[in-house]
Amino acid sequence: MSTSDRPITLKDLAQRLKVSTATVSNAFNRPDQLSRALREHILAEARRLGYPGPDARARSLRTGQSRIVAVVLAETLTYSLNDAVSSELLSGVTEVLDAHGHTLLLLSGRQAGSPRQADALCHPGSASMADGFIVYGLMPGDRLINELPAQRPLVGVDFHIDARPTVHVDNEQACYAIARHALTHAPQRAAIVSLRLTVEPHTGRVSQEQDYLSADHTITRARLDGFQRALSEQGIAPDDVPVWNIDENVHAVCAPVIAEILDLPAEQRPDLLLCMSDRIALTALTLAEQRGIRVPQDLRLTGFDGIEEGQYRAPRLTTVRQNSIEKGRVAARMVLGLEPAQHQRLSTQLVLGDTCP
Amino acid sequence: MSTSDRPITLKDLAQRLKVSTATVSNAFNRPDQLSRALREHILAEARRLGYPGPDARARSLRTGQSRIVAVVLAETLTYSLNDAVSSELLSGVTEVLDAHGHTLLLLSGRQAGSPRQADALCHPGSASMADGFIVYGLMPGDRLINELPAQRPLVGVDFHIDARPTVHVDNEQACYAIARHALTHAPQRAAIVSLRLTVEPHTGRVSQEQDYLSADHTITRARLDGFQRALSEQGIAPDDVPVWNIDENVHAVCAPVIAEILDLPAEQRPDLLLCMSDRIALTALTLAEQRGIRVPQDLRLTGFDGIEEGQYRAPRLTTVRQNSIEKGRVAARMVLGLEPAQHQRLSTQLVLGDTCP
DNA sequence: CTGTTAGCGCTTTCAC
DNA sequence: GTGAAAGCGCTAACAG
Repeated sequence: MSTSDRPITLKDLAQRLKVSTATVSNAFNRPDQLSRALREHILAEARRLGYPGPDARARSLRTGQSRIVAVVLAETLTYSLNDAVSSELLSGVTEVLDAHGHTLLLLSGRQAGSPRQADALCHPGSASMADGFIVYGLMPGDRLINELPAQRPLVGVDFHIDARPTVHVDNEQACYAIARHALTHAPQRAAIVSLRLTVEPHTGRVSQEQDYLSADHTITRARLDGFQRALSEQGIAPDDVPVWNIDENVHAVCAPVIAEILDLPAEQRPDLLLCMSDRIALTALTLAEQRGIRVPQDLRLTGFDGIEEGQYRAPRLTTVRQNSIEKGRVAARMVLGLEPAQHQRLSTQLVLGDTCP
Repeated sequence: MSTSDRPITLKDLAQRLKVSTATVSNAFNRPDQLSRALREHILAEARRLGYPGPDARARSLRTGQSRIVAVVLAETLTYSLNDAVSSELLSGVTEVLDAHGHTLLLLSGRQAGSPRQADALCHPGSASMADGFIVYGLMPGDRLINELPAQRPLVGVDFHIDARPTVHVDNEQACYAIARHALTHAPQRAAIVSLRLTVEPHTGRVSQEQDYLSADHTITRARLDGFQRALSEQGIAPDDVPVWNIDENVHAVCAPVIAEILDLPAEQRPDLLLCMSDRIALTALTLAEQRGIRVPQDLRLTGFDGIEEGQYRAPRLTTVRQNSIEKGRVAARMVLGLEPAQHQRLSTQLVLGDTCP
């Protein structure tokens, strides 16, 4: 019961206990610097008086460490929190942070409702709170990264940044592998359903004139290259394989595009869909079922990501499993300095489900 | 190009520009306190010299505000990030925080792998960073809440806390309503599949002897009460309706329990399953399909939550839609002081899908 | 409109 | 093992 409702400080506590502030501080931070008995006495009194321990704000100013790591997401937080892949990444990050006494701050390069390109942090202020940064899926060359304190560790995930360590999978190779598998049984008409491939936002069929993002920096372009390499190898000219683009990896955006594809006249409708995400493939699967199109007999489907939802339903998705949890773990360990900060490429596995046996 | 790689400070900047620190500070924080020209000059020079703006740690110590709001989750972060309902809540929270220049810090009352009850914050240290707290789904009477700075705003979601505002839905009423709907077509054998209902962790069929959590504090118990009220009203003795309990709302935990139920001899197998979550109901739906049990002809199913995944597949889930995004918004607005901090009860909607028409 | 100054609460040398 | 004192970088009075 303090007479004022001002929060109790370490100094207050020291005065009441007739010890110096250094001793109280040591009681909390450096047990070896004082007698066991005194330490326990101080901790007990602190609890009794309702002192919650050293204030994180003051401590972080003094020590220069906040024990906070920020994950900067290219997408809106709303999207990222509801997307299985981003969620897995965050799970991996938090697992490592938790284990090392750090906590997670979520930042977004993109406000809900603002244009697609993320070119500035929404709230640069609180960013300087963090001890380090994990940047997930940004467009290259963004100002965003420059707004972050340059001295602190930063790890990129799923995109390329110069002069900073990144964590990747080999998207080109993985897509080559799954397309190669799919093409062992030659399709009548293949099609590609891509994720955010064009420079200008665009959802629907892509024409030859549209500019694609460059393969060096974006995973979707690398995936397309993998698909097309496999197609060429099987003697199918990539230009003969139509590409549809989907700008946001959510059911509501996927469904109309998929519907457009499935509702093509029978002689134009693809019998193989190479999809750049499981979300897209699952949407295709659901819509195909609703139309009585049999999978895989009438339509074969491949996904990408290996999310749970695609594996515990029937038919199971044929897809590429990328371990996003592990990506998060690796990125977090690099940021915390627990492993050398260098480019890392994680492996993927081909998952042979029922949608493209 | 500073000669040292020590981060540049506001004071450094002021010295180089031959103005006082106050002026630089004002340039960033109080545009009206200096001439437009001077302000722009300062900002331009700051950018040129690589000064990223006032340090958040120092600023937060000085002002007492970090512009960070913490969400404290009862479950592990891994679970919460992958669960549709928690994700929606977080979406609602971030939407409001973003719009008001705040950021989100994620805390968990529970470490991965530690026992079920959350009784202490995993990292109390960084908690005191936050300006306010949203606590989601904790067990009552927990020490956890007492470890948070008492002076700062705190809002509870989906559970009851004394002397603090909370955001709720009326679980009892909602479950009464959906069960009542389900029972208009009298079942041969109803069963309830519950979520974390027992005091002791337990997954599987619940016997009469096991202790349930109290209805005052936990939503699962309130949901059970709602189901049972409807059953009684239809002349079915609640004790005749078996209850299975599931301790974690994920497919891997649900599946074996559901399999056990569906694999009962035909004359014992329920033809109505009242499930406490959509995750449970969706698992039941998938497993039923795999066994050739027709839904709703052979088995009717109801869920709870109204997650997307249950609505864009066929058959669509019959469920109760609770707007978790809105819960998050309301909680965030209360924490920020944008609306009066008081108990709020949000409405739910009965969603009549195909699994229990 | 601009500059001076006193801390915010804490950690950490450094003497004792 | 313990205490006195110097700031960490910034903001908000206040005086000019």
